[in-house]
Amino acid sequence: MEGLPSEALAKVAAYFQVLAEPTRLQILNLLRQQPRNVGELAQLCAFSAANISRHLSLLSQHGFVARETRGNSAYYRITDPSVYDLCDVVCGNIARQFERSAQERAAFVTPAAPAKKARPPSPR
Amino acid sequence: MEGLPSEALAKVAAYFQVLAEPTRLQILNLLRQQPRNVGELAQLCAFSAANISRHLSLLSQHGFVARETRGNSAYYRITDPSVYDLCDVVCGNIARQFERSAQERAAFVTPAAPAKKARPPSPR
DNA sequence: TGCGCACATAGCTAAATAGTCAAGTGCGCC
DNA sequence: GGCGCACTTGACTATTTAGCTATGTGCGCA
Repeated sequence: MEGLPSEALAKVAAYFQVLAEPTRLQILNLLRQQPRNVGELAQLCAFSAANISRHLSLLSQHGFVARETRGNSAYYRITDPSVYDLCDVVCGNIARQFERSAQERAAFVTPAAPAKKARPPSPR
Repeated sequence: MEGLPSEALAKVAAYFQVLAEPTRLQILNLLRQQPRNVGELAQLCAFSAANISRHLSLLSQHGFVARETRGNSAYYRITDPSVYDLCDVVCGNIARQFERSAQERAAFVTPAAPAKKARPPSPR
């Protein structure tokens, strides 16, 4: 993705934007196991069906999920499981960041002494 | 990332949010080649230095870049190149979506006849 | 045909944020 | 010390959007 024109950059950003929402990530997580309808997802997410329907619409527009109407309810399923790989990579990166900041903190609190608790409230 | 608690989901979403901005993606792209200072990046992105500084601050907070002050200017460099892999995966996904929608379109315009142009305005 | 359920959409509010300009801060240099 | 440059941060505006409620719309079923 070296020399992308600005439109392409915008598309990539839009893709990330879809994933930049906890509720949508939760929906994707729930759909991982099996297709579900709107009501189910709404209940599991503890949000209104209208809200979930909007999120599903967005996910569908960007090709993350597909809609299939069954009876008089709408079932959604994952179309591209590679999104989970993406999330896994991100989780790994976040974990690494945690490690790094933990190390930095350790360097502050225990320059050489082991097993010393964090500095108490300093009685002044 | 199967059964993440909602806080973890929020962290993942925040991570994606950082990448959900064309300007920040452009900055990351520019830093791919070499570290650069704020003024340079501002000029290359055609935005104010203040704006770029803000973006860099956010990228830094999330561990994407690191700041190094040299002389009286601030140089930023990539800390975790794996972000480029992430972007490459996304580009691949977007490309696949394009292919798919192209195929769908093709199914509409040429059911069986080859090299036929799109239906003319239908003289009625 | 008409009722009721499930989902989608319209309209609204509140919150987040990308951009701007202006003012503050820190460093090199005279 | 004092000037000037580079960067950061404060204050503001405009835009986007996640959530809500209320209102369509389409289907199964009596």
